[in-house]
Amino acid sequence: MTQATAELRSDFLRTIEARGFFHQATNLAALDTLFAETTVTAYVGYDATADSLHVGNLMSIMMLRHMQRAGHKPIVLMGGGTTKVGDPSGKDASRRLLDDVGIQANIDSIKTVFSNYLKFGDGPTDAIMVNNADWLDQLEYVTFLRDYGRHFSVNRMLGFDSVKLRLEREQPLSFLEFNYMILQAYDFVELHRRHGCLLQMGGSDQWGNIVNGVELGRRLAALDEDTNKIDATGPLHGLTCPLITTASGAKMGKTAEGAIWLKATRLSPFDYWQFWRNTDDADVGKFLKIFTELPLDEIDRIAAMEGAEINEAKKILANEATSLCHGADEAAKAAGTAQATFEQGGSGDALTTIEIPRAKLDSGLGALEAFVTAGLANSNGEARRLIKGGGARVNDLGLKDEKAVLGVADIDSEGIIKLSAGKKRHALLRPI
RNA sequence: GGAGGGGUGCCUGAGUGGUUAAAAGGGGCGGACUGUAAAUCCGCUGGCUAUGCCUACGUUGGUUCAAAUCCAACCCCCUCCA
Repeated sequence: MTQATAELRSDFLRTIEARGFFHQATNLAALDTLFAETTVTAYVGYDATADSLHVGNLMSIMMLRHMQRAGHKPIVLMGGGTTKVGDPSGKDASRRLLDDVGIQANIDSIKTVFSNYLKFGDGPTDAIMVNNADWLDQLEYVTFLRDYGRHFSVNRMLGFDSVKLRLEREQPLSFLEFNYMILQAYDFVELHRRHGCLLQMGGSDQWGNIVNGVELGRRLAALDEDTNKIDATGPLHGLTCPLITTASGAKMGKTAEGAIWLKATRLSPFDYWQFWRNTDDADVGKFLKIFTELPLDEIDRIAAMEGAEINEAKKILANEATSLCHGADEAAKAAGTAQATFEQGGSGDALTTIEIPRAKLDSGLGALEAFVTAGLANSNGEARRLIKGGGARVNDLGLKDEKAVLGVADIDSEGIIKLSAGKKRHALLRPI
């Protein structure tokens, strides 16, 4: 699928290809011409189930960013309409259904995340954010079936991987879920009508859905040229990026703790920085290309580092990725705290800081409670195990006694108490 | 509709009346080794006001001194037949 692309003309596709974003396209040559000769409007769709996106979405966000920088117009499509139904994909059946207010709050919040990566506005290449609830909520079932349902062949739909895999593995597939690809295809057509959108991008797992949208556009155009602009502006296109996994095979951006969020209220800039700092050696070059905007020749130089030296490359990766997401100031702060914490055994103010009433300390704060309060343990039992296992430290001194009590004497010269769980997890208690 | 199999802790998956907070593996956390990496090795891995108490083996009820284990009904999933 991944064609040789040495002869690409457009800046955007050349960039995408060289940096490892390209997986497959519906018609690469035509798309290249489009990007080389016109201002293209393209979109990527996102869930509205949470108030933030996470690193798993970042690759496509970076694609939109590259596109805008190359002089094209990105559309961020929020799946507000589909969120209301609840996304049935994935194993866990338990999904919370959100109401309009909750969804809108999520969308607003996600827009603040995007505004770190894209410039929104009314200009020709300014990004816009749209919500598919704007048209999906209006749909009338029978009308929709008649006008659009006729263009979908169930025979073909059964052949798409997303469906086929489920059927082969004999996993249940609800009719609702089966309809997702139709709604998604319709989104594409609707975005074309409303915004002249010609391209849908996404992860390779979206290929089938994207192709469906392209096909739907083609069928509609063939059917009625008068009511569709599609014929006049050319066919719709699809472009996917590979699903990125870490060298150890895990899905990118998911840890047991949860997703690596792009919003500071969900994951501190320091922890975000640390996430990148702890990248697997084997992933450093790949990540630099995808998640930073450093020039490729510089990346080649940086990623060529070996042994302990590659830590410097990881710091660059962390700095760049954090700068994009949280700004250069936060990145520098995180880097400073990381250096103070890991290289000098001290602490820094970007560490999680919990304020506690001074009176608590005066009367003595149990070590177990302290670790739970600091968020370093989820329960007293977990804190106890941490201490028993030798992983707990107070002000960098090992804590062996689970019955220990912290008091004012433990406040250091900075006016804080540093708690550590293992070598990487730290938190500060600040009496007030 | 008929016949059979199954629903166990974060996941996979043993267990088929008491010694079972439930084998094993995975995951996670901690330790050792390192480079805040990988790999490897070791320990821990339900909660609590804690020599006890509570919660937990699909749901509800029952048998029993005692149930994840037996019985009944119900819900859900799978296989085969129609």
